[in-house]
Amino acid sequence: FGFKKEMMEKGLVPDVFTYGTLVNGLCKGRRTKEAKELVGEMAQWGLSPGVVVYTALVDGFTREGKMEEVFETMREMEASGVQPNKLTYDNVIRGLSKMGRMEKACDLLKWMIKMGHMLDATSYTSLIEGHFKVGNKEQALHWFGEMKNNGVSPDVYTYSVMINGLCHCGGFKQAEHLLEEMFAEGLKPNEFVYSPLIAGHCRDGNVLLACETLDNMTKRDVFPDLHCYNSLINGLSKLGKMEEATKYLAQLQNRGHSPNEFTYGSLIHGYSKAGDMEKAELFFQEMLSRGIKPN
RNA sequence: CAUGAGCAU
Repeated sequence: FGFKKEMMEKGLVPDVFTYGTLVNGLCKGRRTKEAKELVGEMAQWGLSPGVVVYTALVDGFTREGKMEEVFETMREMEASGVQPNKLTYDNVIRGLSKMGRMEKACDLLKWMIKMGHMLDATSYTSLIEGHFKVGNKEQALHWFGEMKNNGVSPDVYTYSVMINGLCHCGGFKQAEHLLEEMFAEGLKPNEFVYSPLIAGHCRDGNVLLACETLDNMTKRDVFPDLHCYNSLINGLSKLGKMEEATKYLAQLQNRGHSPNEFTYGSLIHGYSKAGDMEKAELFFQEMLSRGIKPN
């Protein structure tokens, strides 16, 4: 934004791309209020926002869950004769799904198909995630099947959402099955796929399987990131297996990660629950000394 | 110049 000022001082005129970049930056930083004002300002330069700028704005509002603003933006687009495209609608689907308005989200997706939009995994994945969010495993599975029927191949994002969703409703068996399916499809599972499995097995009380999962990913050349370790340490802490938990704490540090507030939160709760307040206090102090804020 | 995924209380 300093550059924008500088540009104007040098008499350079911002173009649609300048605004596009700025609007996008603001939207990513949860500053849609300012983004909207910026869009309003474009007219002063004789510029009118196109699909890209509007879509960035829609994206920003969906991130913040402001569906009313989304619809208002859509109306504004229509009023100024700008045609929304697939990306715009994808964002609306994601917004509706995030808000749990699944009937609307499904209707929109069906409508997109009818209108001949080429849907991809992104469109379906948002919808599937929404169904899991409202606890509707059946619909999630239904749309997972539907995307395949329509010739759209699930990608790593889709599988991570499916596996995460299934692990949250006790579908560990199906989750493991999908992991196999990924290999069969030639997809390489990443941290986003393994982490929910680890967390899920822990929640299930099956820490052994969780540890095995972490070891397996290492064997498959996927390096467990902090999320994976946190999931495991959290599971172990809840079961009071603090020796194991600290073992993985050491491993994570050996592999170049630094514990964060989640890691410490799990350890502190684990030790407190086990009645070892000294250790809990020790980790709390360590956390503070590393400049991590308690929450 | 613009879209999707995982961690504690």
